[in-house]
Amino acid sequence: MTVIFSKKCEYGMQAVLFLAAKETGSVVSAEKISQVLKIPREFISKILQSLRDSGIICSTKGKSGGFCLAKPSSEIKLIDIVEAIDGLEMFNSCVIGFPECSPDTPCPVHDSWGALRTQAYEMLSNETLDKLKEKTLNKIQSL
Amino acid sequence: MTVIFSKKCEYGMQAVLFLAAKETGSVVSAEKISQVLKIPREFISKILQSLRDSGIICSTKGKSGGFCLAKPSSEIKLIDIVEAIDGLEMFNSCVIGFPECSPDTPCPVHDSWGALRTQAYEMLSNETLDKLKEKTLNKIQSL
DNA sequence: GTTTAATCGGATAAAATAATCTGATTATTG
DNA sequence: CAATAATCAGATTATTTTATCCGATTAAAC
Repeated sequence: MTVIFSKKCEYGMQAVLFLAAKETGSVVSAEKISQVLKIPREFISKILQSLRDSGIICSTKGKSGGFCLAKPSSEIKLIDIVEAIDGLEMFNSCVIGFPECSPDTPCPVHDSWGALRTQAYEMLSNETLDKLKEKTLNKIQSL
Repeated sequence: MTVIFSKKCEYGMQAVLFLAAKETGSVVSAEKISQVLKIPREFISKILQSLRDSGIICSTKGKSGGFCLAKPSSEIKLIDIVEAIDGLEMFNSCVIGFPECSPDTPCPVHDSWGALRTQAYEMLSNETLDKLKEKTLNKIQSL
């Protein structure tokens, strides 16, 4: 199998995009997120807890509690979620698995892959949640 | 964690690149490949067997047996190895894990990611083993 | 023909990732 | 203050991926 991001990371991005598509400051329960995005409830709970620890979202306990963004959606980038969950290692390690792939001892595809990886990083750094709001709403409706 | 290709696929690409860097038709044992590339012996054996089943390499049994390319290195592309081991699914599935991500019901990053993915596919389709021979030899020396 | 060095195939083990369970805590609401 | 609905934390289970073991087979070399 081939994976770009772990399931945790995929789910995390979906959930945060969902929160960003709601009105500012609105609180959503893990149960609701689980239902809308069809993610196992206990699993998304754990992911949301870790994103709270990373300062991307915050949580309130007790009845009518739930999760909401910790900052304006214009200040959260997709790469922040990737970094919080999967880390940025993939943007620095060899795509065909050679050790110490660097300009000094490059793997056979070091340059061509490096260019792509940089583009991917820039794309994820450029995409803030507010820019994606419309598209997120459309996608969620289709689920 | 984040992964592009599975370990199997990474190891498979390394091994086939190694074979392509040898003189045409030279036979290399799994043991030798394991030592040079520092891949667990039994693991790379299995991977080599599956690549033989896919017609990318061939094997000869018995003493002085081993593996060699099944065709000229100019006719083997990196994408062939990816396809044989991990499959091409990643070039067709949603990067943030939404179901049925398509032009009809695109995810929020469908277009921007799609462009990158196409570039990656083209890069892997463009890189034939013969083009990478020099660079492979250099990298192997550094291991 | 016997020894030796290799692949082959099937089963198993170990590690990492994904998912679930359970009981406790917290805060709102009536 | 009691009932309810939520998060929280730690343990456990399930699944997938990675890695290993072992006995059988094959063919070259002596």
